[in-house]
This record gives sequence, C-alpha cells and structure tokens, in this order.
Amino acid sequence: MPANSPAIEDYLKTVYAHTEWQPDAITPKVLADRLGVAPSSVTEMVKKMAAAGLVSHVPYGAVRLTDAGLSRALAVVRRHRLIETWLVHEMGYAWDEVHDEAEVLEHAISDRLLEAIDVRLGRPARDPHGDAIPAADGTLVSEPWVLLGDATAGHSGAVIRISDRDPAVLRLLHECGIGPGTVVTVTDASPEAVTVEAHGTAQRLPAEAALAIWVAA
Amino acid sequence: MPANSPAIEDYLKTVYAHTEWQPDAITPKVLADRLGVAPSSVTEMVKKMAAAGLVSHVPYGAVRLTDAGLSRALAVVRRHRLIETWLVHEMGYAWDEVHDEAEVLEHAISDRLLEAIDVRLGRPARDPHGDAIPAADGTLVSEPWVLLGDATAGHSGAVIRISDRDPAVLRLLHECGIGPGTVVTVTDASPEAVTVEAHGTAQRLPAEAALAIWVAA
DNA sequence: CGAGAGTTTTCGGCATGCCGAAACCTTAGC
DNA sequence: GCTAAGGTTTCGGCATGCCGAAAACTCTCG
Repeated sequence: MPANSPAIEDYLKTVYAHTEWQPDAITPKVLADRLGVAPSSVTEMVKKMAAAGLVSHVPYGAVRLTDAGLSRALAVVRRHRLIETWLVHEMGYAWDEVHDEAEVLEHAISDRLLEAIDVRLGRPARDPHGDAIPAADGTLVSEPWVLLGDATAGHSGAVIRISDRDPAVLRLLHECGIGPGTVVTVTDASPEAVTVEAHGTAQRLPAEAALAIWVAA
Repeated sequence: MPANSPAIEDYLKTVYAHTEWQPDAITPKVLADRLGVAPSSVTEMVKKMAAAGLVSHVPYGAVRLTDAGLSRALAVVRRHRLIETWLVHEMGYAWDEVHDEAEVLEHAISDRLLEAIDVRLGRPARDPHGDAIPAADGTLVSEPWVLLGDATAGHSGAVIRISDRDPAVLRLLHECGIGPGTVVTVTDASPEAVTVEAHGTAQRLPAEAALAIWVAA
C-alpha cells in the first residue's frame, strides 16, 4: 500500500494526460504503449494501484482515476510542468528539449524546492507548451477549446496549448512560428492535414500536428 | 556490468568521501554504517563493483577506488556539491538544509542541466561548506590543511571546509559565526573539545565538531 | 450465432537491492 | 598459541517492476 513510487507516478500521470485529450477512459493497451512497457506489466501495476485506491478498474475494462488518484496525478503534473517552465525560463532550454529532463526531475524534487521554483517563476498558470499548471491545491485554469484537427474551415482563435509528446511536432511548429498565443485561422480542413493562416502566411499542418494543438473555441 | 545506478553512485561517493577525511581505506562495516545498509548488502554490492572495475577488494579486506571508480566518484561528488551550491545561492536554502535534497537530485540531473547550473554560478571552486567542487575533467583545488581536532594550541588559520554529514554541527557553527573563511585561533586543545577564538570571542567546540573542520595549515 | 482478431490476464522468470541468520575469517588479548 | 569477539561473507528470502508465452476473454463481422 505504498501508493507512491516513480513508477506509480508515471502511470498516474499517463492516465491523467489521456483524459485531457480523449473523452473515453484509457485502456491497458494504450497505457502500455504510452509508457513503453508490456501489457502484462500494466495489468500488474493497475491491480496494485486499484488496491491502493488510486484507480478504478474491473478485469478487461478501462482504467479511471479515483478522486485520490486524480489528486496525486495533479501533483505529479504540477511538478512536471513547473520544472519544464523553469528549464525554459531560467536554464536556457528550448520547449522541445525539456520533456525528458522534467520526466526525471519530477520524481526527485522536494515540495520545498518546487515551491521555491514556483515563487521564482511568479506562480505561472501555464507552462511553455501552454499546458495549465495545477496549483498546489489541485485547481487549474481552463478556457473553452477545440482540437485544431477537429476545427472546420473558417475557425479562428489563439493557440492555447500544444502537446509535448512529440518533439518533432514542437520543432515543426517552432519553425512555423506557431506557439501558445499565436492566432490562427483555419482555411482548409481534411482528415490528413489542416491548413491555417498564421502571422499572415499559410501553413499546412499534418494531422499529427493538428491533433496536438488546442485552439480557443 | 552496468557500472552505474543510484545505488552504485552512493557507494562510490561514500568510499571517496572517506578518503577525504581518513588516511586508511574504508572497511565494509564502516561503509555499511555510512550508507545505512546491512553489511551483507555491502559485500554483495562491492563484489559487483569490483567486477565492474570500480573498486578493488579482496575478501575480508578494505575497499579502495580504482582509477575508473575515482573518476566516477568525482563526477558524482561534482554533481552533489554543485547542486548544494545552487540551492544555497539561488534557491534560498541554508547550508544545513541542502544535503538531503542534493542527495536525491545528484542522481536525477542531466549533464546538460548541471553544466547550465555551473555556468550560472560562475563555475565555483567550492561549495557552501568549503568542499572543493571537482571540475568536469576531475581536477580539483586543494590547499594544505589540518583537522581542527588535531590542531595544537596556538594554531591559527582560516576555516577551509566543514563536513556536511551532521546538520547539528553545521547549525552549531552557524550560531558561533564560524564558516568557510573564518579565521580561528586555537587557544586550548583536548581530546574532548577544542577552544578557539573567532571574531574576537572564545568558542568551545566539542570533538565531533572539531573533527569536522579543516583549517588552513 | 460463431469464429477469429485483438486485448487482457495469468504465470513463471529475471534484475536490482535490500534484509537476517548462520557460517566463516581475522585479530586482539591472554 | 588459542580463544573469543567482532567483522565479513554466504545463503535463502523479500519487494519492486519488468518481460514473454500462453491462456482467457471481448467484440466485431459474416
């Protein structure tokens, strides 16, 4: 009944991250793919986490965070995003370089150091990718959004956040000059790609990029 | 044959730290005490490290770092001391509060982030306790010193470093106003305690504190 | 409804690191 | 030199987390 460990924190974070982008609960297979472990490892770990009251799970079913699990997941996400923000703002990292470093540090930093970093940064509400940073009490900012990949032609709005899962997407967008706050207008939408106008120029974004972007609704 | 892991790094660091204060090689018993593990765990780990070429060890004998082990130990010590320096200089920690945090972070920080911290701090040569920080190539500053606990009456010199192993000693010295750079003069020396004059006032330091202080020779 | 594909679970196993108990050395003291 | 104390090693065992193979389940399609 430890309920804490780097491994469990990674599972919690991954389950939570899925809920931010997908309406339906995550399946063990997807969890395994995201974590880079074998499905059998997920079964085992999920059972342990269910016993600890962090997730709900019935055999052969999906995995859902309990209230306790959500609260622990938010704490991990807070660590991750604050560390990413710190790396970019103070340590000279680019936004596509921070993920792996934060992945490790989030399990190592004490609450006290995290608080010191939060204060230094001025208690930021969003990280460099636009991801909301949960406050220490678990609350987080939110505003209406649509996936750019789901937006129809004519839709216009500021980019809110960009998934940091694929560094290649981040680099592509960096080259296009698209980041959080950039106002984009959809000029053409198809399942394969979305064409947007940003900074007065047209950019064709493949689906994998368009599905990694939240735009203000 | 991994030759790296948080556990092995801790063993290397502990063996190295011993050589900074004691002339003779560390025994498994002492290693076990310092690390807070059972002697049998040390036997096992030392065997593994010897097989990896990090230490030399014959059964029932002491443990000594090889050249490879020394170089890896210095890298770990560098991490530890740079992190401690950073915590004090930038994150508002006191010198008696940094040890545990650094203990964890030293295993988590990447070379790149360490370099960024080193640059930010201006490539310091010593940490807040006066411990020399090995350069990236393994070189480190040194100057002649004597243990304050071994000094005779009349000896005078600047405090070079203070062991960070016992926070209570650090706090005691902080209250006395004694830190790296403080010039002290020994007025009385006995096995139990050393009396020194510092900042014009006399201070009686118990042996455990006097044996944790290096003074310029 | 039934079969096959794909998913999930079970099971035995492996690696790391730790432990305690018992056996084994070494060495200090007589 | 011998004994006893204390340090060291061996051994079996435990916990965490991971794996692959095989069994079990679900679900979709015909």
